[in-house]
Amino acid sequence: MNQQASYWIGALNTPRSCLNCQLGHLCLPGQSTFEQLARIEVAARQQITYNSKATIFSQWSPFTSFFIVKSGSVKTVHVNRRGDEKVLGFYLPSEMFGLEGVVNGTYGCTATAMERSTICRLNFEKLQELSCRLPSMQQWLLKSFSRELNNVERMTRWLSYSTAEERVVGFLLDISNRHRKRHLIENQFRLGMARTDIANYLGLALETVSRILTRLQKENAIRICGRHVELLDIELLRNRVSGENLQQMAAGTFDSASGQPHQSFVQIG
Amino acid sequence: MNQQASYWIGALNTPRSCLNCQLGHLCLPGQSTFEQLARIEVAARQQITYNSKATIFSQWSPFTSFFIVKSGSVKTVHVNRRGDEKVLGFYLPSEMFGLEGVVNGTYGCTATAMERSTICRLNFEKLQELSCRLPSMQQWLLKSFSRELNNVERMTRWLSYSTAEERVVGFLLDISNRHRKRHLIENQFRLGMARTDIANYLGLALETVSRILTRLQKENAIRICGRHVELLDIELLRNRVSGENLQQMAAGTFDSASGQPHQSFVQIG
DNA sequence: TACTTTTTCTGATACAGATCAAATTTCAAA
DNA sequence: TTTGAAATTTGATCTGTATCAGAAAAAGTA
Repeated sequence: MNQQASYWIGALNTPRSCLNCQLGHLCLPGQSTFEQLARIEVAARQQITYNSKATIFSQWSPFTSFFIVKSGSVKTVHVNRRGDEKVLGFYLPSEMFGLEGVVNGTYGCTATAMERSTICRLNFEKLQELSCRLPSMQQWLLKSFSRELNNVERMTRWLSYSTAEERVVGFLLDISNRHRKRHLIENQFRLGMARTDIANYLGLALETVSRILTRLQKENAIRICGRHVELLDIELLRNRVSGENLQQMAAGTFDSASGQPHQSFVQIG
Repeated sequence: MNQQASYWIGALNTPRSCLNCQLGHLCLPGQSTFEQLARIEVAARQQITYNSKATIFSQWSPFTSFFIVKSGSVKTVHVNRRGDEKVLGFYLPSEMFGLEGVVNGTYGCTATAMERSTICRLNFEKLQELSCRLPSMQQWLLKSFSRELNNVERMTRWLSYSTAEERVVGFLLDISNRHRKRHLIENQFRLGMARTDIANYLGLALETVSRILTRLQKENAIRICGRHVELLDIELLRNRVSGENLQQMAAGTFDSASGQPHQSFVQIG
């Protein structure tokens, strides 16, 4: 092992480093070499823990960084002139948020922790500097934007075709898929958000969401107890939402850019 | 003038070059130097004229480039599994489309010319190579993505709050603003698209769109004759859509990244 | 010019989902 | 444990917009 490589290993040898993160290759670029990853981490990354309901960034405040959820969960909310609040997305571990801030130099929404959460903060300017030297980094950045664009467009289409039931079922399946991506149990999970937030996010009245959930329970498609959800008949649920590619519906969805595993770790270590 | 600069001027001295484009600084990065602009143009740009209803790119086909409208107009349409078509956006001169293709390497929608249109095609790979050497170029690319992200998110919010009338009025005001940005008459224009497309885009039935347009005419807010529209009382219209920042509602909206004028032309020439 | 075909408009009706109202459950704080 | 506020459920009613149906106008086409 050469001298430089050992330097970077030293820098990464901490319990909170990306190398030791359980999320593995789910967030940073798939084919990064050991050194690239270390550079990103040392130069641009910061890890912060927020209490439930704490604000991570506020709408209109200056954009400096974007964020990836390490543990916990986050919601983003936009407030318009009239004062109406609109929930834009829910973010689970490995998912990225805050990208919309780049253009105007200010965040386009407010991000709040829905429970005690640890968040990785990535300084945009430094990352941009780095990416001039690391083409795969640049590619990753651009892809992240494009992915987010696709997610939001999918959400837009979704909101414009679908019925209330399709939206609620789609929402549940989406959350389920995002759990599976992290190798967690996919048919049993806790919703971090209130019915109001779900309703707002889906563009429905909260009473409608509640009614649909109880109806699904009566049909033995799900079991719901407060915020704890169990999907009893995923096939039945899937059949209710035919049309869109629901495997990855929501704005928050984020999967590895390249799809390639983090093999370089094995090769170097 | 040094030798290199004169080389680039030679390369740009054609009637179709960016230098002689009436759109001026509305599309490419604001602070580009003469040389940067020339490099982009020579390496990555191509200009193509399409007949009405011609396909510019198709959903699922391999992503190679993104596009900017030079003259005419374009619509993008997404088709889902069920076969439902959804109009994603309308694009006017200076506006950019096709960005969503980067992630998957395939276009996420089909783009069609709504009339005989001239389109600039920008090769993404070459642009990306260039941007490693030109930081302002990279910045511009990232900003373009982020802007598009904001536009689509705005559209999503828009579709989820607003009533049918707000959507139609918002749509008219948006088109009007996009005309003003290009220093064209803002209260009188021709819609390039059919009522069906407007309705689909706004998530409404075409009958609803038609009814609202005739109602607005009876109230003397607009005059509408086929596809020719005249906005008679912009103030009245604006008051109907309070809430969102309607100055830039639609997905197609695209304005200059930096806001700074193209001064470098003056300095060199 | 007449003759399709497509687009747009208008009216009548139906219904999904919003809104209003109130009961019930959950949860945190005293 | 009590108490109060917030979240959730359930019921009754209302309404905006979709849908169905057909007429009128516009745009192609022969």
